[in-house]
Amino acid sequence: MNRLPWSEDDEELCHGGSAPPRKKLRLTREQSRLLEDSFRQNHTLNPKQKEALAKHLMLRPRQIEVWFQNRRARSKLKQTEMECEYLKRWFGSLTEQNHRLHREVEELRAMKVAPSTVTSTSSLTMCPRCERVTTAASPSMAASAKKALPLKEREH
DNA sequence: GAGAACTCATAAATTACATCA
DNA sequence: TTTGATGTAATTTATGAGTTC
Repeated sequence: MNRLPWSEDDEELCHGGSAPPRKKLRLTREQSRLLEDSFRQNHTLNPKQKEALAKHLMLRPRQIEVWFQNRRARSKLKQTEMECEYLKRWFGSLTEQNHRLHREVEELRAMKVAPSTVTSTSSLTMCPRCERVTTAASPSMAASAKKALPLKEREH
């Protein structure tokens, strides 16, 4: 299978001399697959599990431990990247929404300046919860705002 | 009970090697 | 063949929790 060319005992023998060059093991596909399976079940191992896995994969327990440490780090990094992407998209949609609202404010101001063009009251609706008056002409905005917010913040 | 000293486990940061385009 | 980029195994360092005295 796939073991380091020297054992821990070898390293002890080397004391006094120069340390052996750090050799890097490449895990086989099968070893990686089993480690991934194990990681999916549990992100940490107890000593017994570690020992068993090491025996099964013909690796040292320390190598299993290191693999799990690195795997947790990779997993966390990926999670952070995903969250970052999500926040970027959210920020983008909020910016877009903000622009639309600014435009609408400008339109409403323009209407105020020219009262003859004011929307008839029948086209205005009032939100029963926040008691704000909105035009019925902009339901899409409400929908897009809803889309942009995460679930727990959609509560109006 | 409070706290210093120690051990152990884990995360985070870094290094170094293998592989590939 | 060389080289730079990339992935990742391995090492080092920092930190927190638990235990003992």
